[in-house]
Amino acid sequence: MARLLTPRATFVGGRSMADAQLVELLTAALEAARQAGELPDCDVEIRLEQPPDPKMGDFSCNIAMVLAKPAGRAPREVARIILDRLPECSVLDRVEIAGPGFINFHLSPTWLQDTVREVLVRGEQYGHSTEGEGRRVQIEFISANPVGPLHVGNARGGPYGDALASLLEAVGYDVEREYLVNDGPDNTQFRLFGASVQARVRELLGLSAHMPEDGYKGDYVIEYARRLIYDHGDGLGEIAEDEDGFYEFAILGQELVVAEIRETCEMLGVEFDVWFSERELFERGKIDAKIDELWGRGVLYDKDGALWLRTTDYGDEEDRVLVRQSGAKTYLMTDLAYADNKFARGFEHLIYVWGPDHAAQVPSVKAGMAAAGVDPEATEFIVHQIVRLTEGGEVVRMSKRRGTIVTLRELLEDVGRDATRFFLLSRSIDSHLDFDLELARKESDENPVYYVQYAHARISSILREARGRGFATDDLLEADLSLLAHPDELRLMRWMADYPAQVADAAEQRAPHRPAHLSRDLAATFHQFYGTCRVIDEEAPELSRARLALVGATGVVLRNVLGLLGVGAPEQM
RNA sequence: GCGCCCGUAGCUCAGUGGAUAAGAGCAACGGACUUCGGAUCCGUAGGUCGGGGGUUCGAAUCCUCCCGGGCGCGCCA
Repeated sequence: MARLLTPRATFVGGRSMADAQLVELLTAALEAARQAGELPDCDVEIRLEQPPDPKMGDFSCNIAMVLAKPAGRAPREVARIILDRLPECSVLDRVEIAGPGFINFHLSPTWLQDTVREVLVRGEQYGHSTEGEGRRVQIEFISANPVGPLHVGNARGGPYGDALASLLEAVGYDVEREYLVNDGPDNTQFRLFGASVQARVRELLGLSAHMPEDGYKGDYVIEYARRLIYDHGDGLGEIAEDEDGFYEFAILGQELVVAEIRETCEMLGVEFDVWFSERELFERGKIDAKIDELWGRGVLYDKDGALWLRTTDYGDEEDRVLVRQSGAKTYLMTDLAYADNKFARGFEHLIYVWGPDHAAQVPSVKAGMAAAGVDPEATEFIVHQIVRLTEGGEVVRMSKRRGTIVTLRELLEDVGRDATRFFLLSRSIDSHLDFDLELARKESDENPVYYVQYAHARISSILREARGRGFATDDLLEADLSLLAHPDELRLMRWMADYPAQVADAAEQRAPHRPAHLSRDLAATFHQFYGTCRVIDEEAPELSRARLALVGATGVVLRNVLGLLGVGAPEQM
């Protein structure tokens, strides 16, 4: 997978202020040690993390262990060298060497309290960074063939692509979401769909009909046929039953299909910036132009009446056909022309999110792009694994006939947008996903999405209650945050301080399931705080104000993390 | 046959080469409300990280072989 992001050491925006400060201190110490000849001159990534136990400090760095080998010294010895060169800093309470060679930083409590302030000031921008420097990235996802409604099988790519786009936006990229409508004249499946629609239309008109052997025989095609007759009249029966006729019907049907898909995406909360028509590539002559260019590169040859691309020269197992004997172009051909079009629109990096059924074509598309002169680093292919629906531990076979869920729309109508998105996003994209319908329907503590949303509703409720009892909630920044010293308060603040780094990591790893886990974790941390720390207490107004600031900040971060997922943060439930 | 993905607690899954301590949720068991939302919290129990070998100061994580499961392998997309 191409590395889009630079190493974290060079990047400050995604860190809390304390985190960034420590990196500066460490960089200075390393530099000093190098100049003194105590450490070798080599590139290292300074990475700070939270130790497993707060007693070990607020931040921990493994740099001494990383440098042990090149320095030819024991890790703890390296740590000592770095420590001796570490500049003085007011934020540092104490620094110690621990375990095999970790450098642990204990910070003065004010830095955590500053985090609360930072969250309140930055609001929905908290956790965001500028590392992407506005570079233009495009994510193409779902892009199901326009031959029927979106299926549960396509469902995973939607929330994934959308949430990944949000993550990349959060770290400063300029991201566009795109859906490719495969309505090209040479798309065999699309023509087959057209022939199927025509057969249904003719049946309804009482004419002779020829449903193709491997045609689209689902009932929904009959619905399309009915709509088309209603919209266009009996004249549809006069369209010839030949290739041109099939395509004509495909285009007619496609308008209905795409409208339906758009509606489903809207229900899912996915908004595409561009719906790109493959047909336009053909109509604007982009395909033929691409073929000419490839001839010029010397990567094409004719064989068996077809036109082949020498992908084997670029790592593929066998050469691939670009133009079939019939003269029709293959998907690879249009993919290459389409990629040109994307780069011409100014994107520096292209991300393709594909279903598991497309996994096998990744190597040939990569090789094809290399043959066409595309920088391999500029494209990235992410293949997600399948989704199974389960209910009460049993796998639900998706079947129209049995009345079980088939379409994404039905799933959304059953469990709602928030549960659909949260469940689909909560697993690593590399893993198969079992979607437990029964659990997703539950409005109880067993359902993780309600657990997280409940935390937000509770926060809203506390703030409402506080206002009702005469506390102002619009001047939280003026609270005396130094009063926040309870272990559960510190834990909550520490969690929020780490959040920007977590977002940066999730974006770098293309892992929207991490914010899903983070949201659960933040909710739990908050609930725990709530259990031990009474927020509203008229007897202690100053402490109440400080805690209201902490609660408000938690609400901000919870909204932000749910925002990455596209899951709602309700004020009440 | 070849390729990709997975195998971690009863179930569903996190885990980015690091800490005498492999984590969540659900399920099970035992506790906690005169007060801010109990859709909550606290605790107990539950593991040969599929198995063998290797690399490393250090491996659930990297390499390799084997076992088990999923998906894919068209001049369809």
